Amino acid sequence: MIKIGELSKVTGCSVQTIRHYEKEQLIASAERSEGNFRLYDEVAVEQLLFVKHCRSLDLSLPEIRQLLGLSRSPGAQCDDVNRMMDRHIEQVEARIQELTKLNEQLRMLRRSCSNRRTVEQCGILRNLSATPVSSG
Amino acid sequence: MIKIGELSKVTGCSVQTIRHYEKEQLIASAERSEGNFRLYDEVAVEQLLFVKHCRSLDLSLPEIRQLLGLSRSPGAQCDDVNRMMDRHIEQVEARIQELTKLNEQLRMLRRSCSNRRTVEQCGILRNLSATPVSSG
DNA sequence: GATTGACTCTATAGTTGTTATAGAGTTTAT
DNA sequence: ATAAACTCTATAACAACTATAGAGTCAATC
Repeated sequence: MIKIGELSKVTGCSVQTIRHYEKEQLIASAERSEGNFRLYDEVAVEQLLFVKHCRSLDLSLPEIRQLLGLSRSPGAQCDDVNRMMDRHIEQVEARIQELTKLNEQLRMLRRSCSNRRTVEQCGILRNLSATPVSSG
Repeated sequence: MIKIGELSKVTGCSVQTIRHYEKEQLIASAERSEGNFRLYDEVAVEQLLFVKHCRSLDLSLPEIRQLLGLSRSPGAQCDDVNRMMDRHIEQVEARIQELTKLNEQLRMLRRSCSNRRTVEQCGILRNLSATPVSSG
């Protein structure tokens, strides 16, 4: 059994984050020592790594909670899991599109000013004052 | 002179957001009517649209404040504006790269499960339990 | 003149996923 | 006994809003 500091080292999650996940029910409530310290075993390490992996894929805490719920009802069809993943993938792709558009606009704006002018002539500031392109 | 509700309609910023921008010093403090209502003129509309345009380019409120400061000191070189834009563009591109990688991982994960299995056999859940790929 | 409805005011809390802090208690080593 | 390193809970901060409560203002109608 290890304490929270060691779990933090092993998993790469900060101590506060681990406590936060416990409060949010993403990992099981830890056993406590006599002195009220949280104690973890190998299973807890695996659970936390699962959550961490999900977070690295930008799944939200409620989404992760849902996945955990599904994985605990083994008879369920995994259509639900797939639906969530599909929705998530859509969101990520939409965000990539947004940012790509944004990037083009930023680069265009940046080209409108070459250095060594005073801001009075600065094309960037002038363009920012103009009415923005339709926000997509 | 128009009141905040009208300014909101004209600019597409919510009333609360306008008040928020005022508190954060992104727009000038509005004049007040006898009854303490904020009053705005054409200049205020332009200022708010400038801020809105910057926000649509994902510039942070502090960044916008900095731009406003620069635009108010007309003798200054616009190198500073350019530096900020360059940094911002870098950030956006880094984020695009991150999300693109993420998207690949999600799609790979998604392929690991075809529908109509029970979650016991679900490739997605199985893969999420495995040690994650190095987090970029 | 009183009331209604639409608007505005301030101040405060909620959102998301952490991170940081304060103030206290516990363990381990010296 | 004491210090260092750890842990505990509870609370606030971050960003950029959004939402709410409770009160005040204004124009129009009865």
